[in-house]
Amino acid sequence: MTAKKIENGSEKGRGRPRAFDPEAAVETALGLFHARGYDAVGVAELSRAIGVKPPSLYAAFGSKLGLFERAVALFLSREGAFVPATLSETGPVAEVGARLFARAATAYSADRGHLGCLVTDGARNSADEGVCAFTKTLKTATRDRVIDRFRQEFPPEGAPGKAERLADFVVVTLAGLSASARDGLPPEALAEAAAIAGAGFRAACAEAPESAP
Amino acid sequence: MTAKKIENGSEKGRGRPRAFDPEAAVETALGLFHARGYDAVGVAELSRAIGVKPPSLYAAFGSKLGLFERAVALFLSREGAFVPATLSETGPVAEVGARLFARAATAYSADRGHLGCLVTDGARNSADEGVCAFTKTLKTATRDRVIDRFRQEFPPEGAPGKAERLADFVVVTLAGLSASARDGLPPEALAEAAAIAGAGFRAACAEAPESAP
DNA sequence: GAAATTTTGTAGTGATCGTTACATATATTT
DNA sequence: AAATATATGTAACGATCACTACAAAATTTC
Repeated sequence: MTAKKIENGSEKGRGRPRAFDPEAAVETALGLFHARGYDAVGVAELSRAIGVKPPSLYAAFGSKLGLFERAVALFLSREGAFVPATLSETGPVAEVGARLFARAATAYSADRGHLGCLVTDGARNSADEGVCAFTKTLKTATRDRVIDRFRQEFPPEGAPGKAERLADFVVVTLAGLSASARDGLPPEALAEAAAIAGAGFRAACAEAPESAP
Repeated sequence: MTAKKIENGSEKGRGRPRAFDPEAAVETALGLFHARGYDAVGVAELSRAIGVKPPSLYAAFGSKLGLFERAVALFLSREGAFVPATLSETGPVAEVGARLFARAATAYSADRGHLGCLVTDGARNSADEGVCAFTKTLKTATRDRVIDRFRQEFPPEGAPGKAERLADFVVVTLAGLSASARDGLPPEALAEAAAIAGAGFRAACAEAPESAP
C-alpha cells in the first residue's frame, strides 16, 4: 500500500512504466538543493527541472523531504564520502584530523555547483521541522563517529574528554569550511585555511594529557 | 516624500503619534531573525510579535529587508562589536586573532536566543536576493578590515599574501563557530575549539616568511 | 480482448508569502 | 473649529508554497 515497490532498476512493473529515471531525478534535485538550500528550492522548480509533474515526484519519493533525503544519500556517497573514509584509515589521530580538513577543503569547493556540505548547510535556517530533524540526526551521528575514532588513541580513561574536545574542533572547522565555501571563498584559500587548522589540530593532539613537565 | 522623517526620539511630529516604539520593534525583530533566519520569519509573525499591523512596519522601515538591516545594525552594535573592537587593539597579530576566536565563542553562545552571527548565518540559504547582497557586502567588508589590520604586521611587501591567508583562516573559523553555535554546540565546547584554533593561528603567524633555516 | 495495475498530467486544495490601497483615527498647526 | 499631516487597522493584492483528487494513458496479466 504505502510502500510502492522495491528499489530496482531491471524489474518491469505491471502498470504504466515510468517516464523518468528516479536516479537522474535525485541527481537533479541534489544539484538544486546543494546550490540554494532546502527551502529556497520549491517543488514546482524541482518538477520543472526533472521534467515531470509534481504528482509523479510524490508517487516516487513520497514528499519533498523524501526527495531531499535521497539527494543527501547521493551526496554522502560522493562528496561526503571522505569523512567515513578518512576516519577508517589507520595512523595517528593528528594525521586523521589534518587529512579531514584538507579533504574537506577540496570536496567542498571542487564543483562550483556543489559548494560546501549539504548536511551541514543544506537545511540551515529552514522553516521545515522535518528536514531540520533529519540533518541534525546526521550531524550528531557524524560527531559520534569522530569521537569513536579519536578514542582509539585518546580513551576516556587516560585522556578524559580529549576525544570530545578534538571532535568538537573538527566539527567547528568542517562547518567553517563548508560555510566559507558557500560564501565564495576560493579553493586555494580554503585549502590554506584547512592547513592552518590542521597544524592547530596536531598541536592539540600533542598536548600533555595531565600537566606540563 | 519617500524619506519619512529623521530618526529622532524626542521630536513631536505633526500627525498622529506612533503607537509603538521603533527601537523596541527592531529589538523584537532581531530576536526572531537571529533565532530562525531571514526567510523563516514572515512579516505576519513580525507584525504579531511587535504588536502592530504590517502597514505600520512598512511605514516605519520600508520593507522586511529594511527592518532586517536595522536588526543587523543593532546586532553589530552589541554581539558583533567584538570584531572591530578587537581589530583596533594593539599588540601582535597572533594575539589579536586568538582573542577574536575566544570572544566569538562567548559572543556567539552567550544568549540562547542569539546564537551565532546574524551576518554570517542570518540570511544563509535565503531566496531573497536583496538580503543576500546585503550580508555579502558586510562579510566582504569585515574580511577587508581583518586584512588591513593584519597588514600592519605582515605587509604585502615582506610577507606577500600572508595577511590574506591569515584573514581567510579567521573568516573560516568565525563561520565555523557561528554555525556550530547555531547547531547547538555548548559554550564550553565552542570555547575549547576556539582555543585550538587560536593556537593554530599563533603558529601560522610565527611561520618563517620565506624559507626554513 | 478484458481486467488489473501503475504512472501520467490537469487542475486544483487551502495556506502563506511580501506588500499595499484605502478609509479612519489622532495629533499639530492655522 | 478648520486644515493639514501622519499613523492606524481592514482587507485585500497576486504570487507561491507543499500537496493531492481525479481521470486518462500505458503497461502486464488473465
